[in-house]
Amino acid sequence: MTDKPTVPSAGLRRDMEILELLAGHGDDRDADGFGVTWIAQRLGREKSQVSRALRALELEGMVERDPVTRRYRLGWRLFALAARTQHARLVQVAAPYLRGLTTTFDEDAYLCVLRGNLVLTLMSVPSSRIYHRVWEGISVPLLMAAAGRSLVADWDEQRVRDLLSATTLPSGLESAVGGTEEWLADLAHVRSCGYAVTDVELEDSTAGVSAPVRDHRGLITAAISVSVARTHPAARLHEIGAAVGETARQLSISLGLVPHGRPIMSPMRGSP
Amino acid sequence: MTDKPTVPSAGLRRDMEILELLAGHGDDRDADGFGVTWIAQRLGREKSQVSRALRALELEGMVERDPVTRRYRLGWRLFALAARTQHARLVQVAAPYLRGLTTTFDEDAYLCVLRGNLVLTLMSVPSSRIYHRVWEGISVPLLMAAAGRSLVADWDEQRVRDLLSATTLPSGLESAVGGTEEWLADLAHVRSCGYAVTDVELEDSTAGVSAPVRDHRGLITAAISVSVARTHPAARLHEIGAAVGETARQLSISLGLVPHGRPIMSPMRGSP
DNA sequence: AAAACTAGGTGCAACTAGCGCAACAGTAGT
DNA sequence: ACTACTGTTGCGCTAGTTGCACCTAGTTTT
Repeated sequence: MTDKPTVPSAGLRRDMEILELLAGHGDDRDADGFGVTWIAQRLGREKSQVSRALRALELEGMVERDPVTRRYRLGWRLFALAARTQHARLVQVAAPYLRGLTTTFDEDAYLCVLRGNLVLTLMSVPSSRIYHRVWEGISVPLLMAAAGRSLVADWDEQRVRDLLSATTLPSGLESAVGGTEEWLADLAHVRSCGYAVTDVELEDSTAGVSAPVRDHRGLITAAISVSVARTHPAARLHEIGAAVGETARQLSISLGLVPHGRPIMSPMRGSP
Repeated sequence: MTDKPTVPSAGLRRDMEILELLAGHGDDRDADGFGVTWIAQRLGREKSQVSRALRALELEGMVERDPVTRRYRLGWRLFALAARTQHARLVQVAAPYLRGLTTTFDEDAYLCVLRGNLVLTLMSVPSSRIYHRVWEGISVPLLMAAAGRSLVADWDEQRVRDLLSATTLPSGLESAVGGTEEWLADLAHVRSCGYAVTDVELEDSTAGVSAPVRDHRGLITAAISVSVARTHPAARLHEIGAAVGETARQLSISLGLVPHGRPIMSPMRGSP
């Protein structure tokens, strides 16, 4: 009926919706799982369908059910599979670098990658201060992420312009993100100095400093970002920025980048 | 036809087989992905079917395809979902404890959980020595895992006997695992002293030391294990064992265990 | 360069797996 | 007990998946 009759997606889509729902309640903290009925009406599907799907998913270990509350939550298999991802390797290598930054500055450090126009946080190393929100596995719009500027630093100008004009921002954040020219200047700064400073962030009153991580071909595959409390003077931001840039460079070398500072030649990116 | 006509499992099973195949080539290191045809004949399924399934999986982010080699590998979504698992929280909390052990003894430290009769390694902190194999996401039979004895320490005797008699061991490892009585004695040792020492392990010539991690209810939910080079004297094994036991106890407290010596288990634990 | 080979993708009719309804079975609250 | 739940199951019907054959695109052979 739709437009993809030949792709087996019906069952998978349902399963993914369920998994996303089990994972994604975002900021709620009642992680003790969800019942069949709740999921069903949240998804607008039949109870029976959800019940059977969950049973199948449980059989595969994608979800597991609390034996006493009979509620479902995400299962061990996801963990086992994720550990074999290339991202897992990246996290493994990056972990000591991030921890180094955190211990040096006592600020939260993050490792992020770009997925479409969203920034996915792979790993976070919280500072000693407060119990900070868990960011792993969370995606935020590119424009709103501290690591955003670093992740797109190598994009050609037109693509950046397209992104900025195409994205519609949530309420009253337009001014916070800054204009197109400002963005392009920031990207140039990343390419020349190796780090970016972002002034306005998502919700909390912190600035962000980030730097791109490159693979063996020199392509940006990830970014390190550090949130800095706004109470610091601007000079300190750049001090931290330099450190973050250097850390990202060393991480890149660990990932196979030849440590020769060469001009970034634009690798022709085909499809957006 | 079989016995589960009402559970939607056909598509899911196919997808899981694909994912497992993409994840699970075990010890190969060519992690540059796999092609459609290879997967299809490895699975004994139609090319077209696999092609379409992979496209659907890619659309959901469960797999991703290298744009140049056109090979598939596990995708970012798995990482995002796994980060929201309860296991992710466990790893987050346990990480500093494991790192503490590794830096103290310079031996590999692992965090494992029990899944059925398999021991799944959630996290490994390698020692500084050699590049050690990646164990995260790998399951090994309960009897062969260093953490095995700690994970089943609270099982009642009959259940342990059933397990030992039910399991068939691979070639010539029967003697290595040890007899039933020996196992039961080891479990008693875990309950009284808080750690287990395993002499014979999987492949490498290392002994293992492990200790159970308990949740807020006192139930064993995970285990820490440390592999110890056989060159150490036996006394050192117990020295490390005591440290691992203490670390596991502190981790348990971090997870909400009331740090009170419970009645039946270990009364002789001095206060720190 | 054409032929031969391979890997991956597509169109379509047949068929069966899974949907949805409704009835059923547990469990808790009153 | 009744009432109000949540979760599971039986079964006819339909829509989604299957498998074959064919097709496209890239790579090697002659």
